[in-house]
Amino acid sequence: MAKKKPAPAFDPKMFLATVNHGRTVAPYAKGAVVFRQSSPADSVFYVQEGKVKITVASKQGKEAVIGILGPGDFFGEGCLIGQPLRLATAKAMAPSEIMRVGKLEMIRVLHDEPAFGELFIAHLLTRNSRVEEDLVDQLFNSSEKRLARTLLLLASFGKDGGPQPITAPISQETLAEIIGTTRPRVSLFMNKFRKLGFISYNGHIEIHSSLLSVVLGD
Amino acid sequence: MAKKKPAPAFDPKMFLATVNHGRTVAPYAKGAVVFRQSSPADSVFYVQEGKVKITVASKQGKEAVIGILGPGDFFGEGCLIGQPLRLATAKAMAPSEIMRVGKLEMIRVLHDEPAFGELFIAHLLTRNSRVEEDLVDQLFNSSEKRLARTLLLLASFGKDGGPQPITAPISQETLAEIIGTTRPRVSLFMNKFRKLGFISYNGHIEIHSSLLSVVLGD
DNA sequence: CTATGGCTGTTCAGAACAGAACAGAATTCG
DNA sequence: CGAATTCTGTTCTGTTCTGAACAGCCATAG
Repeated sequence: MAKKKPAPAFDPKMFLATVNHGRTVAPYAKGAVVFRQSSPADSVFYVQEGKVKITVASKQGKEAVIGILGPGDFFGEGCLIGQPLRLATAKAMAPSEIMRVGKLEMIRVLHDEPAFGELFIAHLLTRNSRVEEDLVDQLFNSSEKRLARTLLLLASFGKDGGPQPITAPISQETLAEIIGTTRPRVSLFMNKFRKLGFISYNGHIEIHSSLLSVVLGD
Repeated sequence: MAKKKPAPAFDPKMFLATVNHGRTVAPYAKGAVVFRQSSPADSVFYVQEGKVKITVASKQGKEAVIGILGPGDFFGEGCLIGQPLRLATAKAMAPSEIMRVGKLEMIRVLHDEPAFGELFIAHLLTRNSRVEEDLVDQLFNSSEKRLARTLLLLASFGKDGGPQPITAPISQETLAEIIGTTRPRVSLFMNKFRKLGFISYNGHIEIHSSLLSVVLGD
């Protein structure tokens, strides 16, 4: 399992100093849309503070969450390889500070600043392996296990200090969209986990490490 | 949809000239293993010629194909962000020429050769968006649609010259591992598609563009 | 030639799942 | 405050899917 942030020997201020044309930093309120699926794609974003949810909508109106990003993550990089339109919607899940870098500026910086290029490569590799894990999870596991894994990831399991209470209120609907199932199903498993003592929740969710047994158990 | 190779202004010979220590080029016979899941990960590979299949095995013995790569693709990059072991197995599906670049050498080249870094970034972005598409496909579509989509991709649909006959013999078992279902299910749909005239096969598979209607239809 | 092994077509019971529906708790808002 | 909205718990029906089983169809080797 890849670490989320592989020791980023990187000072955000250096980055900010590097990109001084064609960049803007803006605050986003909770729920604010950064970009919307099918809109023109001409810039890359960088999360300085907050949480961003990346979703894809199907033609049938279903929605899937393909990523939840935090400080230090890039998104919207698809435009760099010529995607003319956004394939997903990006929305702030909490008050956030997000930097926008124009596509051309991004390409220039990648070209002129090798250190930045290396940082970007590290980000892409990390993200790649995370999405691959999601795909494998989807291919192998039942919705019950996927829910357990998702909860553990949201609780930053494996980071310093062990599992943290999940702060941002995440609805069962959102969980369903992440793991690719229906809301009633999430409700069912959440109660099952609670009855078994793996999690507890009244307003905020707390994940116990015993939940691991669900993911690991054959 | 991202183009597979976004106009690679890149001469493989330049690349070969660039990496002259810590690299080896070797031929692989059909079925030969390049690396195996859980073995130490200390190098990156580059497909010069042939086809490579990347698979993940679950604890329960199930297997999933998470990628089929061709000339110009890298694989095994996970080690660059500190993955000590391979998370997947790489196997040649056809006689192939594959270059192996040691991890340290790869890092050095990425550091010293900005042009190579840009190429690598383009590869990662492309692969990223491909895996994300697979994930979305898995989240949204039924196995029937996923099979149709996979067949279209294997036939290089959308490339110059339209759909090509699928040359490498791909068993129903392999198809099942790609789309994440069982072999009987693949058999069922393949016959359905054939009866409807969407595909034809006796030894090699031919995909007709009418198969698109399966993917597009609601 | 026979047999052996890999691939395909088909069936079937049982498990997992989607989707709709409805009621109650909790929150927000005017 | 009361109304409206959102979220949750729960049930039900029908569909999709798995996993195992078995039979036919080539190839290839002995």
